[in-house]
Formats: sequence, structure tokens, C-alpha cells
Amino acid sequence: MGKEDAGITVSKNDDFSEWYTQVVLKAKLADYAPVKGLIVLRPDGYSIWESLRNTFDKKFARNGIRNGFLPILIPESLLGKEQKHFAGFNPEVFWVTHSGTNVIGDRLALRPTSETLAYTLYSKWIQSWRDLPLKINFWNTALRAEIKATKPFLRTSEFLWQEGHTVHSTQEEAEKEVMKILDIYKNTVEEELAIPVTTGKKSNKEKFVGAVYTTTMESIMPDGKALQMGTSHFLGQNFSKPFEVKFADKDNVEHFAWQTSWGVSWRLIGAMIMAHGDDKGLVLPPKVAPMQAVIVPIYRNDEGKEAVLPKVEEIRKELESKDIRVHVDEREGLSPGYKFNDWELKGVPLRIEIGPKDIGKNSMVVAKRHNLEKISLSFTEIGKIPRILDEIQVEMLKKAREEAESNTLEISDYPEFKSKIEEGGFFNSPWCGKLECEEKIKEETGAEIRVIPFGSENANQKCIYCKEQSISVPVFARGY
RNA sequence: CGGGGCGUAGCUCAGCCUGGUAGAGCGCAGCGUUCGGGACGCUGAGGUCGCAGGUUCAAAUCCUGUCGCCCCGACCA
Repeated sequence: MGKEDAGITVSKNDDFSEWYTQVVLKAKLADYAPVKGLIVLRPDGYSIWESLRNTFDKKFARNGIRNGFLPILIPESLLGKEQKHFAGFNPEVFWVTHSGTNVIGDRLALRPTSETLAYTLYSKWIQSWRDLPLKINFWNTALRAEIKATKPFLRTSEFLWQEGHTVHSTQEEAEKEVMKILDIYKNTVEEELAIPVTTGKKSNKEKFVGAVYTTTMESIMPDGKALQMGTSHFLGQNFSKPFEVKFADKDNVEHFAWQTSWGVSWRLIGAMIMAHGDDKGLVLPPKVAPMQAVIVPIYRNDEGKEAVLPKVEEIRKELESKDIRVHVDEREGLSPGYKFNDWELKGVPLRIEIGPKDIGKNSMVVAKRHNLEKISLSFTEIGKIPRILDEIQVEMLKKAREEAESNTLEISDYPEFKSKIEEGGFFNSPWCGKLECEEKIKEETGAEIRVIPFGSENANQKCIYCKEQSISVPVFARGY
């Protein structure tokens, strides 16, 4: 490849979709698998997932949630036990129908989600109020056949996620858990990935089919489309009844339990790529970056090399002692310019350049990936690096928040809604609560209710569609 | 599922119409010169032309079938 197409060849503004795919592939986060709709994670991509997983695991543990493991095959008889749930997933289930040449009678589903399997076991494990609450999280993959065009991380037929399943003795406690999880999701996504989210409830139409209600966090992407970042469901007794998840209370009366389920997927990585990337490639938030700083030594000849490398090594060790994930680019035969572009493509937050000039001045050039700013730091100021990384993390969230705000509009006039929806964005528009209006709006504009933000109840306005009294001001948007 | 396009080197593609030695650029390997924003020269490796049949003295090229992938229209994290 020549200079022109060594990096990202399209602009994020001109062809967002192509830009996204190129960043994923060229930054070496993932690659396509031999089977349509499936992707392979490469170490830099998987490392981001591991980082998120570690953060979530710590927060889950603090909340009394432990990890377990569930098998991938679920018999059809189990999957069909909760009818609405089953109907919702049926078109996209992969089925295993043979073992070798033998036909399997009760065919096996590759899990689209594990509620039915988990709760079959839960009903065995739970007998008494003393067994509650039961809170288990599962890191695994789910499989859902995607007929429509797929996109790495955003829509694939198999995706990495976590699914948490909790059981409680009271409705109140279960509902509290739903909110607690949503809160963990929100602060993790904002603090680690630097992506602002809007939390609230899904409409009845958009909720998880098996749930009493679904809480969600939604983000707006730079192309104006909404992306669901995670959901936390209150299941009520919708599953505990068919699966007989029952417990004897202190008064020795048997009750059906109250349940929750919740999940986030590697879609979060896709959101991170879209939210922060630019025309030079990926931009990683320091907290999840596999490498936080890369040192590029520069020298012309052996003498230069001998002068530069010991200093580079010294700096590397100092940074490592401060728990900075640092890498030295020792590749021979590549020009500094090539390396700069290469690391920018891969999104490493800080690039440190050390060459003969710097040795003379006792300083180094530090380039920030997120704003392409270059500063000079003396070798004695190396202690500032961790703080700079923290600042970058904060600046990235701030910038993403400003962008999201500028893409959020208050619109109560339907013609205006229709004319502006083409450009995308989050539209805060009053709604009467009726399904017909929600459906008509979707049909006529492609926009759906992404989230009804907490605290958006409002009876003082008129529904944007039917002009009757509003009950809330949901976020309408076109989605991924 | 309905409509269009494409399968030739690791990647992007030319060659096919009009059958006759399988090509280019980039990438890759070695050597040398380079090195502060995508350096250059030389040498070299790398191919069952998606697969299976057929026509022919001869098939990447023509015919038939088949498989796979990509793009556009109804569901989902």
C-alpha cells in the first residue's frame, strides 16, 4: 500500500460506515471470521474487553454478585417454556439438530440468552428465603442469527457479553437491584470509555419481551444514530412462575420469587470506536488502552542509537514503575514518520519521542492522541505523565458530552420532527403514552422511542403526534 | 427472505469480450543506504485463477451446475 491508503482512506464525516470498518480492521482490533456475521478478536481488541470485564467484576463483587458458567446448548423444550420470550427470539435462533449422523429429538438451541436455562437451575437451588438473594453473573457469548448486514462489534451473529441473573424475595428488592446495576453500567461506561449515556426506561413496545419493564442506557453516536449500550430488566414473576422459582418464606408460606436480568456486550467497544475515533484512526481512552504510552526512539546512526536507547530504557522503566502500560517501538528500518502514523492509527493515548535533539535538551516530545497536541517535557517531569493520562480521560468525556448535547434537540412540532430526523440526533419530544402514536412515528420517520429518561414524566405538554395530553418526554431517534 | 454485484498472490485489482508462457501496485523476506510526520535501491519468495462437471488439441478465459462473499429493502445487544 502506498502512503495514500496505508491508513484510513475515508473521512469520518464523509462515509461513517466505511470509516468505522476500516478503523476496526486496520487498528487490528478484530477481523472477519470465515463464517458470515462472525468476527475474531485480536489481542488489542480483546484487551479492551478484558479491561471492561475487570472493572465490572470488581463492581459486581462489591454488590454481592459472583460469576458462574452456563453451557451453550439449551433444549428447545426449555427455551419454549416462557412463550412470549420464546416468540421474541425464535427467528434468530441457531439450532443444533444432529450429533454426528444421529438426529437429536429435542433439538438444541445455541443460546440466544440464558434466562430459561439459568432459571431451571435456580428453581433447584432455591428452596428457602435463606437462599435469597441469589446473584450470579455469566461472562459468555450469545448467538443470534443476523440476516441483515452485520458490522463488527455492533451487529454480529455471535457476541461476547455478560448476563446477570438475580433472584429476590421481594419486588422492592428486585427493583432496587435493577437500578443498582443500571447505575454500575452508567458510571463504568462514562468513566472507563468516556461515553456519556442517557438512562431511563424502554417503552412497552421496545422492552425485552420477557420483562415487566426494561431500563436502558442509550448513547448518541457521531452520525446521529442511537446505540443501546446496555439494559437491566425487571422480570417480576414472569419467569419464576413457569420455571417454578419458589421459596418458603419465614412464615413457611411458599412464594414465587422476583427476578432481574441484565447485560452489556462488546457493542460497548463499537461505541467507543465511533465516539472517539478520527480520520487518523482509533482514539483510545487511557483507562482501557492496552498501551497507554509508546516511546519512539529516533536516531540517525549507531552513535545516535547509543545515545538515545539508554535514555529510552530509563524512561520506560520509570513509567512502568508508575503502572503506566508502556511500549518501546524498537522496530528497525521504519522511519519515525511511519511509526507516528502507525501508533495514531492504533489510538495509543500518548506517544513519546526521544531523539538526539531531546537528549541534548534533556527533554522529550509528548504527543497526545486525542487532540494531536504536542508538548515538551523535561526528563525530570516524567512524574506528570499519569496526571496527563487522567486529564485526557476527562477531556475525552467532556468532548463526547458536548457533542452529544449539540445533537440533542427539544422538538414538540411534528413537521419539524420529520424534517430534522434525516440529520439524526436525539429528539426530546412529548408523548401521550399510546402505542399507536409510537408506531405511527416509527412508520413515518424511522425514529423510535429509545429511552424514556428518568424524571421526564410530564403532563403539561401535548403529544407530538396526536396532540393529546403528554405523559412523558422520551428520546426519539433512529437506531443501530 | 426479495433485487444487484463479485470470487485470479497476504491486500486492492488487471487479464476473460476475441481460448495458446498467470500479471501490476502495495505488502512480505534478504542486503545496502536512510531515519524529528507514511524514505529509497537492488535481489527474491509467494498462485490447485472459489469448487465440480462439460466443450476443445488446448480453459483464468466459453457453457452448465454449485458454494461462498459483498451491497440495497421487513427483526435484535
